[in-house]
Parts: sequence; C-alpha cells; structure tokens
Amino acid sequence: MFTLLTILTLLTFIMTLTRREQIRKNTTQEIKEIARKQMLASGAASLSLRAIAREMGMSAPALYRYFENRDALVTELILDAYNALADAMITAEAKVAREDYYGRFQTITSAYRNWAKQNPADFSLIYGTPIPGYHAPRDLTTPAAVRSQQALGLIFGEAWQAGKLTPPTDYTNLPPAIDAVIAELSQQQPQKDVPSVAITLTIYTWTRLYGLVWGEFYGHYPPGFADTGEYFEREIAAMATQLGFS
Amino acid sequence: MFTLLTILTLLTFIMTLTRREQIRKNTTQEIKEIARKQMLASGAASLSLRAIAREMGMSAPALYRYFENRDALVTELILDAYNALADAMITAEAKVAREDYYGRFQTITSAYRNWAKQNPADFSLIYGTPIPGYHAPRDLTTPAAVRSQQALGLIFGEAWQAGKLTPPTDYTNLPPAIDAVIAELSQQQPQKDVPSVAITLTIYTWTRLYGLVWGEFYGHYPPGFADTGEYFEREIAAMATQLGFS
DNA sequence: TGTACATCAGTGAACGCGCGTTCACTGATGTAC
DNA sequence: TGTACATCAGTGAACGCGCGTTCACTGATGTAC
Repeated sequence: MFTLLTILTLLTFIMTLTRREQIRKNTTQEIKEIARKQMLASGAASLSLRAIAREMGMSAPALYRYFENRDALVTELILDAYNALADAMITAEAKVAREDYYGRFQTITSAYRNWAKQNPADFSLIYGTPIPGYHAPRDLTTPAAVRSQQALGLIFGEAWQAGKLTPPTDYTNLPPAIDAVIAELSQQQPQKDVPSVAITLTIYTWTRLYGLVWGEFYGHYPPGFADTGEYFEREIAAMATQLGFS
Repeated sequence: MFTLLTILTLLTFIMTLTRREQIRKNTTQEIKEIARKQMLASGAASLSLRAIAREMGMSAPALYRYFENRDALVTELILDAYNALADAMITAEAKVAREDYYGRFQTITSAYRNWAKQNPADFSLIYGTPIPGYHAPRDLTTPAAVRSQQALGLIFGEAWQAGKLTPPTDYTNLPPAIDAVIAELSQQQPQKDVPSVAITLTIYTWTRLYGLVWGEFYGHYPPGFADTGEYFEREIAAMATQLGFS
C-alpha cells in the first residue's frame, strides 16, 4: 500500500508537472514556428510579436509569458538556426566512411546547401543582413555559429594529417598578420591538434559556400543556372581540386 | 537690338529654368544622401520618408514633390548604387594596360571591394536581404546590375582570346543544362564574341567576390582576419591561379 | 478527502510611438502680354 | 515696364494603420495540509 501510494503520488506529481511543462513547450515551439513562417513571408526585419500573437489567436501580451521581449525571441531563433544547421551538417557527414575525406567534404557541403534550401527563413536570419536595432549577444551566438565551421574544419584537419589533402602554397604560406590570427585560432580549438592550414581552408571555403548558396537564394544567378544543384556540385568539385584533395 | 533682346530673353529663360532645376537637383540629391546615411545607421529595411524629412527640416509630404512614393526612392537608390559600383570598377580597370589581363583582374576586383567598403549602405542595399514589401522593377534594375559583371566578363573574354587564360575543365566542361544557360547568355551579350567560358568564370568569380566582401562586412570572419585587405588579395591571387591566368 | 492558497496562462485597455499617404492650403517664383 | 496669371515647393492637419510593452485583472491549474 505504502509503495503504491507513493508511486501514485509521484506519478501524479510527475505527470501534472510534465503536462503543464509539455503544454508550455508546445506553445513555445508554436511561437517559434509561426515566427519562422512570418520571417519567410516578409523578412526577418519585420518580425512582430503582435503579428505572431494574432496568427495564434492570442493577445500580444500573452507572449511575454514565454519570451522576455522581442529580442529574446530573436536570439532564441538565431541559436536554434545555428544549431540546426550544425546538426544537419554533422549528422549527414557522420554517415560517410571516416577515411573518405573527399566524400565527407562533398556530403557536408551538400548538407549546408540542403539545410539552407529547406530552412530559408533561418538561413536568412543568421547569414542575412542583421535585423535593425537588434544586437546579438555574441557570447551566446558565437559558440553556436562556430559549431558547423568546426565540423568542416575537422575534415580538412583529418584529411591533411592522413596525407590526402595537399593545399597549394596560396593557403599555406600566408602573410604574417593573417598567420598570427590563424595560429591563435588553432590554439583555441576544442581539439588541440587542429593544423593551421585546416583553419585557413575552412575560412575561405566557408566564404565560397556562403556566396554560392546566398546567390541562389536571392536571384544573383542568371535564370535557369541554379535550378538544379549541378552548379553547386560543380563548384564543390572544382573547390576540392583547388584545395588539394586527392 | 533684336538679337540682343532675343539673347537676353533666352538667357533669362535658360538661367531661371536652370536655377530652379538646379535647386531641385540639389534637394533630390540631399534626400538621397540622407537616405543613404540612415540606411547605414539602421539598415535598408527601416528606410523612412518621415525620418528623412525630419532630418532635412522639412515636412514629410514635401518629399512627394520629388519621389512618387517610398518605393520610387528605393528604386532610384538601387539604380544609383549599381551604377556607381559599375563606374568604380570600370574606371579603375581602364587605367591598366590592356594586355595586362591579370593586372586588370586584380584591379577590378579590388575596385569592387573598395567601393563596397566606402559605400556600405549601397552595397547592403543591392546585395543584402531584400527590403520587406519592396519589389524591384527588374526591367530597370537588371541592366544596371549587369554592367559591373559585364566589365569583369570582358577581361576574362579578352584574356582567353589572347591565350592568357586557360581554365581547368571544371569550368569548360559543364553539365548540359548549365551549358545551355551559358550559351544563351553568351548570345545576349552586347559584344557578340563573348566566349561561353568567360561567362562561366564571371558567374563563379562574382559569387566568390561577393562572399569575401560580405563576410568582411558582417563579421563572419574571425577577429583580426580581415582587418587589412591581405586576406582578400590572397584569395584573389589564389583565384587567378585556379581560373588559369598566366 | 476536501479546502485554502499559490502559481500560472492569458486578457483587454492603454500608452506613446512611428509610419506612408492624401488633401486643401499658402506663398514664392517664373511666364505672358 | 508692370500687371495678371500659372506653376511649383512646401505646410499642417488628418486618416488609418501597426508596433512593443506595461498593468491590473480573471480564471484555470496545481500544491499543501
């Protein structure tokens, strides 16, 4: 009897607590989803708490139960986006054989593009023009932003150590000022043995990836050029050659 | 007497007309300059006629004497920006010896970056996230947007014809779908003899340029990395090698 | 087990703000005879 | 040359809208004894 009662009480306790929290979680999730939908329709800059509340059939002040203010919501959306991108890249890349470095490079870059295409609002939020008046708390956003880049850097590092990546001197023989920055970054990595060249390649590759996908998003390409992903795969292949994958 | 009078009348006519028009031109120019200043401060998305009028010490309705509405002002700013970028690139490049193709490439790409750095509001306006609710009249903006790209393409074309540019097969042997798009674009050029490969190289190079400069603008690079232009010059040099300049 | 209390989600009214745009107007500048 | 008229730049009031945020509140859900 004693144990049964205890268990029942605990169960009720857990269940009710969980139920309330569950509803809260769902509502929070719904707010974010509608926020994303609206950003997609009219741009991150015009994200509006009142508009979100309206679409949810709620009054605007109710949202303040879930987020301290508009900026807090934006920050959460940004963190989610960075993390979702990193997750997508990392899980895709994890499926490729470890010693197939070029395959991993291809897969992780494709994952980047695919995620961006499937989540245009999030992509635009983190890599588009900053929202006027909003200032990201760098101590929160930077670690999230860096995850996906580190995943790419790891591939370069491992490939280089395996002798499967021999970059041209353009990327190994840097001006002293840049070299110093790279060296310092190399120290700061969670894995201690990240070679400097992996960081250099990551930075330049990231820029190229970004340009490729952004151009596709906002119609910087001639009509028809980017309709299929071939333009992208081509440049990735070219990139691999140019960076020295073998 | 007759001629003197005629001349005087004409002169008065021209002068008064010119004076009025001159004032009008100045005011129009001032509106645009303040618009740019405000875009720089708070982003293109929050460009506001009322705010511009306020800063000019005018009432807001007065602006409607100069622009039909807000969108018309935005369109003019966009056209100005595209043209200013193209002018900057073309005039810089024109100073380099015609047969120094690599030098022309270096100069025109530097001009791109310099212009962007000196005119961040304009750069952001034409290449940043589109303004919510604003739809550019493509028939006006596309020709302006294309000018700078054509200037770059011309260098590739001439270098190729001179045998000073031998691109790797990545850029010459394209998938049929992309090839078709390029071929059609090649037909549409004002200069009839633009080789397809010049167009391919232009598209991919433009993307890389864009990524490089955009990253510098919005802090996608590690601190210290992009402070001087060396990171840029390095990548341009790498690019030249990769594209096959000789 | 039932009752008193605490917590929490959500509401409606309000504040103060800014926006684009229209309209009827005033006063200065330019034009025609 | 002087006068009547037309054009143009600019004003102030107003319309209707949306925004973020605060505040005092209600009613439901969960907690303690």
